[in-house]
Amino acid sequence: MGDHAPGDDSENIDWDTEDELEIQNIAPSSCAQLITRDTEAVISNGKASSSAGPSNTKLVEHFLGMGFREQWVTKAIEKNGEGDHESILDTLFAYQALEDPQQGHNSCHPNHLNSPQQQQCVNDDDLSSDYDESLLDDFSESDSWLGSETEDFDSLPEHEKTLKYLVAMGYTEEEASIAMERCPGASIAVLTDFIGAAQNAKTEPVFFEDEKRKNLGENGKLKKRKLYELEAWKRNKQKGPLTEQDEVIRLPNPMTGFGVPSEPSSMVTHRTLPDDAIGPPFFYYENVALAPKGSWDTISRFLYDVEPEFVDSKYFCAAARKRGYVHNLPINNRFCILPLPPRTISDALPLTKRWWPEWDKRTKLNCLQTVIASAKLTERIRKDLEKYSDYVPLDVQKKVIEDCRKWNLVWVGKNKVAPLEPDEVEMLLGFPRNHTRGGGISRTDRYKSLGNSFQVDTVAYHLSVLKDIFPKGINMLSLFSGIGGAEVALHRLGILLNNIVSVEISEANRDIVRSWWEQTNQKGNLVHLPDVQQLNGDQLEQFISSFGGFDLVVGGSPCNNLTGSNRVSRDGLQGDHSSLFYDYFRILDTVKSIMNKQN
DNA sequence: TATATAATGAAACCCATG
DNA sequence: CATGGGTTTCATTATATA
Repeated sequence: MGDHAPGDDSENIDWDTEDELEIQNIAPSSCAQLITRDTEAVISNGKASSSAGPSNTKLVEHFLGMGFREQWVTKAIEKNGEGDHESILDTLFAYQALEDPQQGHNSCHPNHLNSPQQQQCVNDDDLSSDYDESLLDDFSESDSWLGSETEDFDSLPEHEKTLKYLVAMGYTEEEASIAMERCPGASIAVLTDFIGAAQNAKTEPVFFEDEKRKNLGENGKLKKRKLYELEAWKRNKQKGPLTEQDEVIRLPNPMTGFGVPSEPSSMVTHRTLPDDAIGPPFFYYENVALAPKGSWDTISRFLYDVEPEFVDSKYFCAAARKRGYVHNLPINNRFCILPLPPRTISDALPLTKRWWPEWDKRTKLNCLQTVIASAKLTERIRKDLEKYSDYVPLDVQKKVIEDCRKWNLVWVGKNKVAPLEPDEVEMLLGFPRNHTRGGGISRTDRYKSLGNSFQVDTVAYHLSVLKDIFPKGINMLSLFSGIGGAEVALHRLGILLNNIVSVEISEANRDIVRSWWEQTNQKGNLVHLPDVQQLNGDQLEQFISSFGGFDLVVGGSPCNNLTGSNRVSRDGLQGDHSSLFYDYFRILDTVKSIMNKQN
């Protein structure tokens, strides 16, 4: 949920450059190879056992040699176990880019991209064997070059800094210069990927195609084509020697998570959480279920290896909404908020019944999105249908149904279909009528805010177990609050909201929540902050000491770069917006450690 | 400037079939 | 087991309009 709107400043992004870099991001990357080669190919194994011993020092030094601070290294190893180098590196990159934003300033790339890109490249398990070994040696033997030289380093001009950085990482000056020339303004992560890809290009024809395209002048489609070819190539390659790459999270079918009230059959009442995952605080993370492959593996790995619960909200209301939830809540004795919402289109929108043709078999709406169909489309459909008085030919039926499903159209008159009204979307998502209305928000922005929100009944069902645990109310940290789905859910469960820290970038959304807060006569405190990236440990410590800790940390981080609806930048977790997931992790992890210290 | 409008596919999944 | 058809998807961007 949340109007994840670093997007608000994304107009400034140079998409041409970005496109340029897409290919390198996907390409077999240097860091993945470094790690795997150096540790005898510990790939995608989240459960490596940790054993104390001489290897520990070596391991620490290995990561110190990569320029990470010692405290991070120690913590990351502690968190992930010695054996799981991949996860350690994941954690380190997260710490590096998020706890120390300076790192990101080596480039004019959006700085929070640094960690995710590198993280992702570790995820890429394609490891071609013909990698330059010498690079490895240079890398692991290099001293902690960020240590004593830091001051000189900082005073250098930007591109010099980057160059030095790369050389310190073990690349030749020539490699670094070429990469910087080809990828102006790119982050270190991108540049290292580029060099890695260039080295692999000796055996990789697609890369030369890319060169050719650049000279010919290009259009985006061709670029994309190449990107997909490259991915296909990677997939094929993966199938070869690496067969045990099956640790991919699969979506359940039916998508009922640990159980939904309407389908009592598949109800699970018990699970075992990893020790690290157990609260306090409770946490609840949400995102789209149908994310690019590997996204949920990464999310789960960061969130203490908790298995995601995938639930389709069609079991709670009249619209589908396939989402994954990672949380450490109890899962027994859940209950629904009342009254139960209508669960079919005809119950939710009774006025449509009269016009609903019998050949439209839909009983549920598809996912409510952020944009609606054009008037032109509905008008075209009306004209198509008016040609026939009684019987509509099958092919016309098929075409109309296809559009209706794609755009969530409902029947509002003879031969007339229309998109849902904002207040109908509010109702379907479980918000009070007019929740997003007024306060100067435009109609288009209402659709956007609603489309980005939780389905309240679904979330409330999961959070319902908190009612008995916190009879006196709770303190909640709500990240990416959006229009306040979590707040509304808790309130409707009858759980008192004592202290709520709500972080939301969009002022319009903050106004909506503030207004709801006043209208529902809340007695607790509501603190609003704009930006999760600005929320640091000191502030968290203050909040925690002022009201004794958070009981619950909720957040649905941006899905823009994960959802299939995005034709332009479905870049996965390393995307401009979706990488804010790592801030959710960072903040949750900080809260956890502060609260553990107190006990 | 702010808001509304319309055009813009492909990844990843399901499932039946050979 | 592969494969091909069918279905769904918290959106972005350029342009028009007020």
